[in-house]
Amino acid sequence: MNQKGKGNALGLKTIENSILFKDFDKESLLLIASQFIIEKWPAHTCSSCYQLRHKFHIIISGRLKVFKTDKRTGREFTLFLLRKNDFFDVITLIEDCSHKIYYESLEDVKMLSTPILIVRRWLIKYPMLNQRLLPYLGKQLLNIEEYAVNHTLLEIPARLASLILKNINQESKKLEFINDLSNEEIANLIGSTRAVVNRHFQEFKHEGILKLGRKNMEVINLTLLIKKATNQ
Amino acid sequence: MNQKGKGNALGLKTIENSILFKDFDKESLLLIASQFIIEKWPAHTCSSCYQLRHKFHIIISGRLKVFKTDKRTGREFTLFLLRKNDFFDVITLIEDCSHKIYYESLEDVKMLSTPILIVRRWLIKYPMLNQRLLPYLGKQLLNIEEYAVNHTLLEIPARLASLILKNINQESKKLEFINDLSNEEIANLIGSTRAVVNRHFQEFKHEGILKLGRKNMEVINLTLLIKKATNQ
DNA sequence: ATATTAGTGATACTTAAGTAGTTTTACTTC
DNA sequence: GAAGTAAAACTACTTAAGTATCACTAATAT
Repeated sequence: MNQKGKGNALGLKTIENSILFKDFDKESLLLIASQFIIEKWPAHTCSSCYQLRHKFHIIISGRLKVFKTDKRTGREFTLFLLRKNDFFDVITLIEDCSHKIYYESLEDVKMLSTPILIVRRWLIKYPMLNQRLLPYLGKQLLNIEEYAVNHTLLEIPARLASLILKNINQESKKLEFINDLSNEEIANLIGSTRAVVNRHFQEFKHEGILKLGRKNMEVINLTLLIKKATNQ
Repeated sequence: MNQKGKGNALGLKTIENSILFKDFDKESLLLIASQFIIEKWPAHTCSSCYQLRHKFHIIISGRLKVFKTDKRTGREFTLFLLRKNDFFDVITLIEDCSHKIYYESLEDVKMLSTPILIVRRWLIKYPMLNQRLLPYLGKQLLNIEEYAVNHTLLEIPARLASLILKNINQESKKLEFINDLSNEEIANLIGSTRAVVNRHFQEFKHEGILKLGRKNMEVINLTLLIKKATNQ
């Protein structure tokens, strides 16, 4: 499952492109890259924050779901869908406080990993790193804030529409990244349940907004979708 | 409404106690403090992020509500209740991205303020500041995350109970900080409405969990309250 | 080819939450 | 002490969301 990353070209390339280390001098980059190993999670590998509390990861490819569960009802709630160049867990990195969450790979996920203590040492050695972490954390804060606001002020059709809009590629105007998720996973993303999400998807279909396939969605009428999202 | 803070003892004391500047050398502290002015907001002063986008504030006393509104329904949603030693807006500080929110003082609020450009300059001059901001931002992230999870997985009685539990003083075992809020403000904190909150407060009262007064609450049965919060 | 499974579509039902409106209470101020 | 006001308490109603269940279909495995 793991392999040495020393001198690994893929590892170095990932480090260079990470917003964390971008523009570091070549020497530091090599040094940093040498501390990471490549780790591969097969599809649907699940892991708890507890198991990962001493490690820091940067995703190379594949999607990783960060989620919470309610033991009582069995319901799941996806906080983030991490992708290429995302890293985790930042909260565990900046303080030992417990961030009680789970991780699951949606498909085969390749990532770099290193002991969190090493990254903490880097935070001291390269003060710039703190500066790089801030905007990333800020964006995560805004993300969850948006979720919280939507969940509080909007009903499910609007939340569904917003989620889809957020994942439409600006250039191609095509739905990406979440277009191949099951109703179940979509429900986890907006904090609802499969049946309810499907009910509204059917409505969207009948209104000519979406084209639905098995683990595949397409937006047909963008204008109507925007109306849904803004409750008009 | 404003007054010069140069050499102001209150200002210096606030700066010294702020987690941002704690343990800075005396000289820097004086320099930093001299750049702040004291600003007083009477109770129920309201301000938009747009109006404050060039300023950075540290609260000296009083509570400040940070909230979003839904124009369509008029509903309000409180993201944070800031207090002594909190500062805002951190998001605006770390990048110019738009953080579209409103602020309202719940009572007379005294704060220090300075142009945000000056703080950005400090972030470069004192790299330590970036390091201090990280845990603060991390805590805010965890706060909203908790809100999001609660809103998604718990029903209103459990959310109400959690809110109350979070504001019980560990030593005195007394409810603090939110005990004098109206039902309306409590509703904004858990993302619900006044009538619904009141309905459940009545239940809590009849079950002997709470004692209710006008803008005043007391916890009578902590054990039962914990049961409510955990849905048992 | 058949069996198995995961994902989707659809129906009926339950319930918590939201909404609207009125009444009562407690505090303020004149 | 009376009048006015804002918060809280109560009632009745509506509705969206959740739950349970089953049928159907496409993909995969045997």
